[in-house]
Amino acid sequence: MSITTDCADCPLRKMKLFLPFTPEELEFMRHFKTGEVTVPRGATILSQGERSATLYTVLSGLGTRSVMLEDGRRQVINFAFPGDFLGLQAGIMGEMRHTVNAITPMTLCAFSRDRVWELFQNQPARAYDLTWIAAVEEHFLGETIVTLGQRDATERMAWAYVRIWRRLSAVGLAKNDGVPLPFRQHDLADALGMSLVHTNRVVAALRRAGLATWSNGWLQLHNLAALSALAGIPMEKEEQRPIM
Amino acid sequence: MSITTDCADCPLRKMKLFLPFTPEELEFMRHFKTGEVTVPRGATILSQGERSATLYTVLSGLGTRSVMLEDGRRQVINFAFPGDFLGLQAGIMGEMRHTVNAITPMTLCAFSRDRVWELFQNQPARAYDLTWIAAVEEHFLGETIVTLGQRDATERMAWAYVRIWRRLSAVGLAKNDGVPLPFRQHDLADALGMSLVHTNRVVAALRRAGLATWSNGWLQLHNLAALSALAGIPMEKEEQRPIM
DNA sequence: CGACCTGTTGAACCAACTCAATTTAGGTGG
DNA sequence: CCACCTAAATTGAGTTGGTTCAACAGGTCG
Repeated sequence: MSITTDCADCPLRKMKLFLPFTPEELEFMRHFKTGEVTVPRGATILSQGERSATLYTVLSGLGTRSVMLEDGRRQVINFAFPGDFLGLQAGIMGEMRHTVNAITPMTLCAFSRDRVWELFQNQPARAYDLTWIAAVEEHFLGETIVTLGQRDATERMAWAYVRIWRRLSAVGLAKNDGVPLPFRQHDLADALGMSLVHTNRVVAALRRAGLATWSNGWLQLHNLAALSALAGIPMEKEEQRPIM
Repeated sequence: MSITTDCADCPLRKMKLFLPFTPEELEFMRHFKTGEVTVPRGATILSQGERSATLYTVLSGLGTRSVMLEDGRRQVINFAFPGDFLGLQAGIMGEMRHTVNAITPMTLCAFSRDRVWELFQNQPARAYDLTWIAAVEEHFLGETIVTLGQRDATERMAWAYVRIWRRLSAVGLAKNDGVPLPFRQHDLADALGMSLVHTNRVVAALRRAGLATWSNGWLQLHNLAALSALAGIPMEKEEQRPIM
């Protein structure tokens, strides 16, 4: 908990993906934040069933949110990107319904679950933002359901590429026509409901088609328009959202 | 808008599925509610892309929340049951990302989008509940993703049966070992990401196996334990949630 | 160096899909 | 009250997208 980022200097908050704070909100958040946590690659940040006393906002690093079934099958519900809020379920409903793992080392802003209520009592604008964050999450999960329910393997992969690429670009991680994508093919397979083998073949097919290259933890999209069309993603402008 | 239900007499709120109101909350909601709407079978309640000025809580009737793709494919994201809140996305994010349709005639409590902010300013407990509702929804969408991503057709159908049966039972719609299920097989197919033909075969298989009978708009589960096991649904107690 | 993790490729198989036709159940008009 | 019409449910048959099984290559690390 040594050296922590002062919210005033938060590099994320300044990105245009996120809504700005008012000075009052900034001041409040500086005290609402209880500390900063750094976890290594592979760490479990929140566990299914756990009543975590701490909630987080991702400052840096990437992770997965997943559910394990009894028989060993795993579904990756979503990824955790910088700016994402982790633990709403623990904070509001009591216990987590999925597990959050760090895929890379991650830095997290920590908040106390017990003080969430304080937010609703004293900071209506921040409480509103928390609900907004939940609504945005709900929207993305709905999109994922559409993808798993209606799209074939190639469309799914294109969809995942474009979604990930957009999001990572929006938080400033794009460099020379690419973004870091440190997940294993296995993770994408579990996120898209496909077998590992088939995931590998689709990745290869998109590469051979000249649409996208994903190798050595780096994703390059060579034809964003074609991929977006394939994925059925409209060219909507990137909307702003709140950040905790 | 003629005769509307006074929140004090709301039949839903008294069900043990939902958390009780305090007297103050009750009083507030009586004025927060702007009216009641009845829509016929087939009506569109909220449309994808719409910035609806009205938000709803389902008082009675069943509906679907779905997304249409350009090429005509449709994914049913979720169903709308009595007690569900409709329009959070319009209320918080601006516009709806999916469409809500009435499958049966529905009665809806109406709220004004413009007064949502009032909730956050003056009724922190109710604002908290709204976030809770969003978190619960998020949880269910996550479960759906798990089902679409990992389970085969039979497991999916069993999962849908048990989920629907539990929810409708919890709002008092069960009669003699069954619940009303007025959806078409087509709706279930679009919800589970399966073809209509295959959905039909799975329905028939579950019937022949003596596990569940769904016909004439009525669903009977003959072996809840076996279906739950097949669906991978733990026998967790039905948890309480807030209602708007 | 050996063990392990991740990615890659071939081959056989099957769950679910598409196409197509038929039955059933309501609903309407003469 | 019956003939007709349409929406929904069913069933058969052939096809296929994606799976499973299995083997192997390249890197990394103790």
